[in-house]
Amino acid sequence: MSDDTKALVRSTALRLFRERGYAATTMRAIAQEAGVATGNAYYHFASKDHLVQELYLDVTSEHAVAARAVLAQGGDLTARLRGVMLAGVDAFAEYHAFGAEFVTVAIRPGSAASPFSAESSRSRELSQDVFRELVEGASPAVPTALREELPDLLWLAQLGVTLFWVYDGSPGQRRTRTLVEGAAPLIGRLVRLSRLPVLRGAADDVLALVRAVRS
Amino acid sequence: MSDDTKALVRSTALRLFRERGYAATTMRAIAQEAGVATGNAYYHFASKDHLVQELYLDVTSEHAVAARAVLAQGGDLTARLRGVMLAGVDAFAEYHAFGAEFVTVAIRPGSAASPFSAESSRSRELSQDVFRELVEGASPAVPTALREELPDLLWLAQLGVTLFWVYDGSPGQRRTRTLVEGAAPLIGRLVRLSRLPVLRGAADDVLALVRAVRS
DNA sequence: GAGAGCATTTGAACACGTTCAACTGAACAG
DNA sequence: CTGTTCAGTTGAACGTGTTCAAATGCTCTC
Repeated sequence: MSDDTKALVRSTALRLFRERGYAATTMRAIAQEAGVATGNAYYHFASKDHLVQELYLDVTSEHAVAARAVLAQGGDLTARLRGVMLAGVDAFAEYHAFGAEFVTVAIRPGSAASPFSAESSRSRELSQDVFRELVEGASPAVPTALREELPDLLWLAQLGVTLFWVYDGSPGQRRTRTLVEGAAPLIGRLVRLSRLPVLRGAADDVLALVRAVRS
Repeated sequence: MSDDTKALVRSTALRLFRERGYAATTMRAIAQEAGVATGNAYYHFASKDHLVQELYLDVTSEHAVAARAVLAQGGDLTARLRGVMLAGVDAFAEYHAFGAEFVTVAIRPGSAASPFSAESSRSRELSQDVFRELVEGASPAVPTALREELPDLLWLAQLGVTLFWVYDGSPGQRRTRTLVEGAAPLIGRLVRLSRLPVLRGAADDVLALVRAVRS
């Protein structure tokens, strides 16, 4: 049946990606391992990138589950941000050897696997929801002025951390963890300070800039 | 002669890149247009990425010249940052149609064209020197505490702006210009505020983080 | 049951980046 | 002049992602 074939190709591809990485997993190998013709894989998935996108969906879901466990414990913005981002580093750790390849695929603007693409809207929204929950459930509460834009900014920050992670050759991605450990309290502090008169103007400018750039 | 052949392949490749973009410029087309065999191009350039790196070197040099003209006019940090970054947007504008492809190539960690690769050290240092000059020549002077790390941070910011630019589909890259126009005074203001007691701690944390993450 | 229409499947074919064994020709040694 | 060496050059060959005309099967209609 068609649905079975599609699921089979999908799971075979994901297994091979995990075992061999992106480049070493050829479409011919996926098809052969799944016991179908090469062209059949293309009938179900428009390109190799679309199969990678399926992998991202898997990993993102995994991260979302781990992140919600962290968020369930409450805490202030710093603790929650730190926990969610470290959970991300853990969730991605398995793929670090091939991370470079995969991010390369993801960053190509036309790619289905791009975090901004229409095809990856599901995993993007899954991830953005986590950051929205992170901000809304923080205690003490995040200043109302920031509450609307901050989730998306933190989601972007997570993309930045991921990009850093790709280039991080240190054992166990220690440098990325150091970055998160340092950046989380820094962001927490700046958010708190944003209420102060001296910083109020700068904070407003940041928000105005975000909105201007969006439209 | 060998040097002539190399120069011919190089200039042919750059011309075709400018005319057709990355993907549509095949190694066969470069070789044919240059009147040599395909393998000959590979004798002189290890890969297609290495030819792209030559294009980056060209564009970076062009930007460095424009940036120095801006810096020669003096000004404070905000004005200089704004000028240099807008000069960057102008220098890259010609390639925006294909920018996505080229940045894709550049971001691949193993790639010769990566801004962090050994192969692109020349264009990287060329670019980093501009930001060092930007900071050192600013008047009023940048706080000494920041003077060492700021150039590299601004260079990274420029990479971030470039990444944004790639995804910017607005006419004339208006959104990227808006981003620069907004971010430059914001950065200028934060650098000024960094001397204030309230922010002194946060500024120190940023510097400590940068240094911790570096090593 | 026969046939028509459509979803599914096949594998050969295409153009690509890259590799490589073989060839060329100039420079130099004896 | 002959032989040797080797940087420079050639074009066929390899494996890749992707496409496509053709074959196959499934489902509904009459």
